[in-house]
Amino acid sequence: MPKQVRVRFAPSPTGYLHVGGARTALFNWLFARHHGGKFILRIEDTDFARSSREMVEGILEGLRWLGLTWDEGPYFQSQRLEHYRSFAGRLLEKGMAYRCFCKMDESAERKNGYRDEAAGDAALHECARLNAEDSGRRAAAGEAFAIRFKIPPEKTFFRDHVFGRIEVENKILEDFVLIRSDGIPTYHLVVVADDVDMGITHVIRGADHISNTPKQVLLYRAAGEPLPEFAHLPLILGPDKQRLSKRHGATSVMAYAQTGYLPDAFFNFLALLGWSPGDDREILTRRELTELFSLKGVGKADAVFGLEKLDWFNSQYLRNASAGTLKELALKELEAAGIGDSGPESLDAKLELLKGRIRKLSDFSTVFRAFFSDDFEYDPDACKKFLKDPKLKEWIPALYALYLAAGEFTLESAEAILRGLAERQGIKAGLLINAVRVGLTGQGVAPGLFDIMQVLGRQRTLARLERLGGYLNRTISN
RNA sequence: GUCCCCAUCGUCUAGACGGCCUAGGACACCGCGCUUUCAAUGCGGCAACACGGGUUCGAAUCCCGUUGGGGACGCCA
Repeated sequence: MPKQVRVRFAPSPTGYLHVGGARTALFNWLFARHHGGKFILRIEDTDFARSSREMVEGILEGLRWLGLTWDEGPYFQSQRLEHYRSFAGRLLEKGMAYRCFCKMDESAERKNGYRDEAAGDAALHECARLNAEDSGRRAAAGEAFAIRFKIPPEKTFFRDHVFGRIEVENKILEDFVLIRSDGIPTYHLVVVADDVDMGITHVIRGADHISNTPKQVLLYRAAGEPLPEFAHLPLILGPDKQRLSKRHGATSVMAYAQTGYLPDAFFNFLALLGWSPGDDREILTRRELTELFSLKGVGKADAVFGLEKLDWFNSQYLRNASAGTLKELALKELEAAGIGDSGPESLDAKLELLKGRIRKLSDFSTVFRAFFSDDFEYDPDACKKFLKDPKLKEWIPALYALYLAAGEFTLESAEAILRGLAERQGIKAGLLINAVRVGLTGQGVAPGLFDIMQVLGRQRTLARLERLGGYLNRTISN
């Protein structure tokens, strides 16, 4: 038990950090923090053609956004090529691997052959039969070769913290390539070589790696190394239960950052996707999550990535955000939307008003745009609902005149004036209130009308009332 | 095709030892209350153990099968 926990997140930089990868990283991070261990970041970039520096940056950016700090790394496999070659070299010497002189396309053909022949001996690669002298001679003569691992007979099994015992017949495993003919090592080799080198104690990764695991177990055995513990995480699916992909919308974590989700909310949401603390709690801080996290709470069934609940988490976090952070976030959002010059003097008051109804940061520049900019549209639905009474054409200018003439413009006076007008006209105040709301905010959904007036100020309120009057004149014919 | 895995409300899930489950919570949805709209909030509602066999006094929980879904079968990771 005294052995320190060491886990790693090992993405390949062939794409951005997607939600599945983020969840894997998150669980590793939680596990490491829970046990006071180390969380190591390793970049699996041995596929030179598809890897790029940009993708590495993108992945780091995503991890940082989520607050998944790493203790070691990032290590780059492209810089550790010698380690892998010597690892493979040792297996070659021990006769546990062999040189394969097949051309690449030849092995592709043979591959197809295997499938038709219902496995069996066909899986025995012919290069495995080459004797050591011939093999050595051809290599010395400069003939290109790959190094394949020789799958031993019998069965292989391993214990998984979430799936239990998994066993396979070795004959379904084919002699896989360790080192490509260009000298670059492949996945299975680099993973185990590095996990051994880096002292990884727990391999926590996606369930799509379950079927790779037996091959890796064999590699550990061949190298005479003890097995790490394994925990495979159920996959994250799209709403149609298919593997999550771009078809389902954003899969990149940073896309969520840009849409206005709070990292804490995203973190909390992701933590509960495939894992449960065992009770009914849902809103949990990182600290609580860290304390509660355990592999035992990880479920086996794949989980659907559902946006509604994410939105709910986000609104919860937004609601509880301190005035300071909310302000900072709002400013950033407004700036990104190109809204910046509309009376930030009352920003605090506006945010206080909006706080409880925001679901995403992007709401600042969309549904609540009118609070920060004079450049906004009337929502068609709101117009249909609240601007249909023809008499509004008279009432709104009348209200405008009253506000213009009034000596003061306070919350109380503004309300008293409006209600007075309604009373004299023998109509319900709500009729005016709702219409004015559309005029001031463009929406049928907003905080209390008189609060809005205060926050907008007399000038803007009057200007918008004027604009509303114009709109009514144009749309209501009599 | 072959191998591996999974299966509780539409979604995320609770459900250690089978009885406390006429299956709990949350999101979403639908009512009602509040209200100046919406949101928030309060209350209430709808809604699931995939199916079929066993084992057992008793199964969502154990076993087998079926169906459905997912994953893996690269000189990708």
